[in-house]
Amino acid sequence: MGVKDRREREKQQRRLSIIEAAEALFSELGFEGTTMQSIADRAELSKATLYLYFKSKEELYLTVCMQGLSLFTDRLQKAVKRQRSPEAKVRAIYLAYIERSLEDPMMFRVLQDTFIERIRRNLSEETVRQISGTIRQWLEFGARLVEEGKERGIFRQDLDAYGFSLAAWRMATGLIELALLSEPMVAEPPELRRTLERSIDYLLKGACPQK
Amino acid sequence: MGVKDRREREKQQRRLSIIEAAEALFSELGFEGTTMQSIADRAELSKATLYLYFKSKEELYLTVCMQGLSLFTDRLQKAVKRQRSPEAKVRAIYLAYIERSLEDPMMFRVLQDTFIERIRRNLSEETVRQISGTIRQWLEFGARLVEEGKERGIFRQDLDAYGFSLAAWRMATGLIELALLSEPMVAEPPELRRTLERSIDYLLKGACPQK
Amino acid sequence: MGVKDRREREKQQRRLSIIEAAEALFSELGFEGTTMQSIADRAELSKATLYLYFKSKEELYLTVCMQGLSLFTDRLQKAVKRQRSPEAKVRAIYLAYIERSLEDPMMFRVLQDTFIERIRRNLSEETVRQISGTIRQWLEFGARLVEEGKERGIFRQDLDAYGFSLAAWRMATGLIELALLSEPMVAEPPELRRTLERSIDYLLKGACPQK
Amino acid sequence: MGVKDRREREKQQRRLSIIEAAEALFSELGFEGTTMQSIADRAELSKATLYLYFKSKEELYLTVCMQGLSLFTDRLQKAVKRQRSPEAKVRAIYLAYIERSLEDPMMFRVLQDTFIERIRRNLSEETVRQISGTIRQWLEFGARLVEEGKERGIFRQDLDAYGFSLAAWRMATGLIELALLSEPMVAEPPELRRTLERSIDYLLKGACPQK
DNA sequence: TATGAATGAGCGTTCATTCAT
DNA sequence: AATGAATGAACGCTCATTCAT
Repeated sequence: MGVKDRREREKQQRRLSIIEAAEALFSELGFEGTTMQSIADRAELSKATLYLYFKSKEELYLTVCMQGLSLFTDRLQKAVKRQRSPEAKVRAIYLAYIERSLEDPMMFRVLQDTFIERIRRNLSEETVRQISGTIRQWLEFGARLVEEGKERGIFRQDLDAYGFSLAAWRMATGLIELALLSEPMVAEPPELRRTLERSIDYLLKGACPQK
Repeated sequence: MGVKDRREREKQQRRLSIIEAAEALFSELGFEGTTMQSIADRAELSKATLYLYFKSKEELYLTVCMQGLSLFTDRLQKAVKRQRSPEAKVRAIYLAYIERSLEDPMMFRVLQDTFIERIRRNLSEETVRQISGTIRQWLEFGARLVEEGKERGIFRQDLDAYGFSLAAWRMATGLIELALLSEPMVAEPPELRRTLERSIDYLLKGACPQK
Repeated sequence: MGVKDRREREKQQRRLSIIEAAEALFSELGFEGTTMQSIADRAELSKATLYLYFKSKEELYLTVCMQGLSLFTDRLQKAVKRQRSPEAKVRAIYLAYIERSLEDPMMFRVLQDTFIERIRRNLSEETVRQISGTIRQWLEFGARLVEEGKERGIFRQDLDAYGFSLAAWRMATGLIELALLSEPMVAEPPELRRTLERSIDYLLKGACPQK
Repeated sequence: MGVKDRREREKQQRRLSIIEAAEALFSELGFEGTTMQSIADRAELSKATLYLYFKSKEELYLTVCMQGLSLFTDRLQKAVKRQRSPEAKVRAIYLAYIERSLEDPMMFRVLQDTFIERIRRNLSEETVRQISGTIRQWLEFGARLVEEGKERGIFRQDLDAYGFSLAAWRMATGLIELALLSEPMVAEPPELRRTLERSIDYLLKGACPQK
């Protein structure tokens, strides 16, 4: 039945437009700061309609988080493919993460929330497993690149590959957070941009000259 | 009069117990998530009593933050004094920051919140200014150590001292956040501990061996 | 669609019942003395529902006032139209003001409150401006009548037209206040009625016979 | 015992200083707008002490009101004594009432409150009887002056003496209210001052020239 | 399916009043 | 007699959620 199909498509469309509106608002105002009314307004639907698609504000939030993950994955994969050497790949993936985050701060922020204890508490085990699983995959991918680099003598032999991945990821994330603040707190935007770009070199080359 | 003294002591005690309750709740539920009622309940006082000691929720929050900051400041200062070389000082300050954070996770969490956009939006400019001012002082202190190191040839001449401080701080913070999650998401606690301790070396010595 | 019409009618009805409840309470207890809860109770609605119709207590108050003012305006306009000479017009407007006030004491009281310093302090400038603007228009209308009377030699040439309007208005208001007290304080109701009716002559003809 | 006397005197002094503080605040901020704390602050006493002298905020308010009456009486009596003719006496009493009110707006406002239904509701019968009794005495005194004037042919024979007193009193009161508004609503201060002074002539001489 | 309307529960804050000392 | 400390009850207002249509 074409009618049924159309109905189904419209329903999916509605669902997407709710998610889109929610993402924008959650990332800008946070979970508590966002009201169902504001999401409904932005999606040009009534508040009650939201509850036909998501059984609570909570569930809508989770849906938004999950959707964001795949967008990051896509970008990082592309970035990596263009490079040959492990070092270049690490650098590329690092910078792609930064770029993607600055491009779509909303998604970045919503995802960061999943690392905040009090928000995670509201997520189902399944959800947490899915999110952390995906992130772990990236980190392991990064670790493999480092291992490869170690084998080729590009990276120090005593480097802990996974730990290094973790450190790089957290450093990037932390600096991006600063860069996304609406008003600078401890550093000005241009300074932060420069630091963001150079930060991977702090990690790769170190602060101390070596003999 | 011993009576007055006792009264004064009791008052200070009450004040402290409010701060303690607030710290626990702010760290667990965030600024918006924490209600004055819940703080009062935890401190076994009435909501109105809170207002005898703090003129608003925000002032209480600021008090908690500033108290936390001074605990950090104390610790970092001590750590630095024990060392001679700039490199050792940087390392010491870095590790002291981690140690102190793991010792008092609640305080750490409350302070991190001030870097979350939507929480800052609910704080007065003055509150934000006070907190970020203190943090900036640490960062500048770190930057001065790096400069000193550069002068002595211990650090690379092309290093951006303030940027390096920022990067180190954010890396530590990000890794501590992971370590404080009640359930591991992407790494196990022992692994994280190790990574935390080594992370400063990732920054100081770099990943790539240098010729 | 009849359904929509009915809905709209019901909505207007609800709005009116809120205004009615508010008017009764504001007139009895004043602006500060009246709570949104008490208005809701009287209108048999929940407190939150009030906010679907009026965005704040003040807006509701202003609505009640402005509605009251327009009822007065209507009445005064009608009264004036039936008369020819300025003197008759002044007399008619004066008596119409009294009649309307005695008919709808609640409205009268609500409007008087806007002249009480401490109530005005709780109203926004805009609210005060709107109310006093309307009242000023009446006073100016009264003053124009007096001017006209002066031109025709009906009123004394040295009469300050606006000042005379003010005096008449305040005298009427003050006497109405007495008449509306639930228990007589300084004069019995019949006596007050008589005084109210004659009071305009005290002003027009004066107490002293003139040679 | 001199000690007991002193104690008693101090107690009375305390009581007076509370009344004084209360009067200032009640008249400026109204009953609801004034807090027991603010009265205590102004009287340089603790809040709890207020309750040793007055059993509630209500009772304190009433005490303030009652005290104001005698001050007015004194002034009006003096004003009247200086004049000979009934007309001059009426004029003098009228202007003295205005002067005294403008001099001590606080007392004026507190007394006006007793004519507001919702405040009177809280007064004991005794209190209301006392206040209205005193006012009635003034009005009757005014009425006797008018009668005297009528006998001497100074006032119109058909004048209702008591009604005329009432009208004059309410007109004065109403205009004073306007004059005491912190921001002009319907007339500027100088205009109001002029109107206040002339208003008694509107009543005595009338608006219409007589043949 | 979609929604306008309604509301219970809760927010931060204030204040008259009480009570132990 | 005086008070510092405490609090219950309320305030205006908001919001996630429900329900009749």
